[in-house]
Amino acid sequence: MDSERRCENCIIRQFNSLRAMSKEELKNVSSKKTTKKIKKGDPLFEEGEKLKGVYCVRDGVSKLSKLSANGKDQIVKLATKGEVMGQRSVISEESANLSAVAVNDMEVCFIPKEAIINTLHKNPDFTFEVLRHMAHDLREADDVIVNMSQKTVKQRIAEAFLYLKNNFGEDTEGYLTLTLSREDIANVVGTATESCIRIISEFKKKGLLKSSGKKLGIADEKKLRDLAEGF
Amino acid sequence: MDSERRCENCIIRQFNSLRAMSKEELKNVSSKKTTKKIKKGDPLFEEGEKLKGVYCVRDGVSKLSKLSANGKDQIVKLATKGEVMGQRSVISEESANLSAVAVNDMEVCFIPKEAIINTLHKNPDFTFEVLRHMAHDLREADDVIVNMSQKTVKQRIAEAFLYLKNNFGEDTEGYLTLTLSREDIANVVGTATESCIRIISEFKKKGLLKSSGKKLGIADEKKLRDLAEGF
DNA sequence: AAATATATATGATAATTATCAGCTTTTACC
DNA sequence: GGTAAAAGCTGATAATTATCATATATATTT
Repeated sequence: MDSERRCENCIIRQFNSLRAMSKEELKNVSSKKTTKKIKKGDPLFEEGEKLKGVYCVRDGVSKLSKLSANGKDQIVKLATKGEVMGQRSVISEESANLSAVAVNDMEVCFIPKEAIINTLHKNPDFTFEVLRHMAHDLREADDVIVNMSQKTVKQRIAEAFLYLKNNFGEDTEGYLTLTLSREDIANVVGTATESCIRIISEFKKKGLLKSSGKKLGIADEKKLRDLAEGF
Repeated sequence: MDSERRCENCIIRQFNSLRAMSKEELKNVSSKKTTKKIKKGDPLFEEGEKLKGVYCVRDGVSKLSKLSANGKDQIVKLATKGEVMGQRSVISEESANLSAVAVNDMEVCFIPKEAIINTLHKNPDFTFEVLRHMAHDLREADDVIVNMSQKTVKQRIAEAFLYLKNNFGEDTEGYLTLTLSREDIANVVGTATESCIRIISEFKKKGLLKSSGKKLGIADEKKLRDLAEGF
């Protein structure tokens, strides 16, 4: 096993709660974890499933979504490099509330729940670190609730693009690194795919967004931000 | 100091994470806490404020809301007996993301953050218990996001009434124990007050809701549930 | 390279929801 | 108990958004 494959030496760990684990604990996690490659479009886990562990993202992006009664998927979160998925279900010992599907090719580490739960009961630093991350997620979720219920679809789409830029970056020509389908954007924003397409076209005409092939980019960040804020 | 005023003997504690504290820790909390009475309509804390501790609700209900850019309040959560408010801000050492206002007369215990943070770093059982609660809150928040973005205003209002019944109960005649103003209901659901009033009137005409004076009650739970689920 | 599927696009229309205005009832306060 | 203020209500209208239909472009498969 090459050294990069051992949790102790994994750089990604620095960005999540695993950095609060002791050397011993990490060695234990490392000995139990398995690395998986997930193809674009394939699921990591499904809503309702009992998770046997958590997934730590090494590379790629996953969408966490929930199927609503009207048959539409609502994307609640996009998880990227360094993020841990499935923690909540493991902690509360409930079945998963969301489905996780790979948005592009992914590499993830699967860590069996025993290795996590054990440490949660013994290492207060680790538990506190997980708690801090969850507190942050909860704050973000509250903000999303407010946006979803108080902003128009246009504002939410503008915000989504700003979010994509801030969280996944852009290339040298100013195009977003993460390319989502119009349908996925619609599912993040909670609107009909047609409405989403229409508004993106409008934004392009107005010079707020730009496109090249299937890539999309932000053309006028200030205007986009103003629109998102309601000016 | 009478015994009921000591955390060790407080029944309410059984419903929140403080039950995982040791006797010593509880005694410490008890010696540092203060009890406050909050009048209906008065704030406990405001969005943006740095909280010096958490509030444990002994009696009454508080609405946790955030002001959106368009000037409307979005109510994100209603906290009742046994719930602890302000934990998130204290844990992540950020200023409060939400404002807390008393919906009716309240009695709360204020626990300075030192007493909490200290225990969080020393007692893994307590930390884990707080974590479990937060995991639960996060799951609920995700569900709210899905409802907000995928359900119609009618469905969300139907859901709000079912929520009020399940969480705050009803009297012997089937009227809701917690009476919210139409404006507050609108702010929970994320709609205009007029729309909310109109739909409540419609629900009364259709026999889904009933009213007596300013009290509201559920008249046909099954139909209301079907409506909320989209049938 | 043709055939098929999938994603993007656009128009027409219907449904939902917000806004504005005016009105009545209830509540709070001097 | 009277008056002001807040809450509740209703109608008319405008704005937003969804839905359905259809067309075109792009990607995938054979």
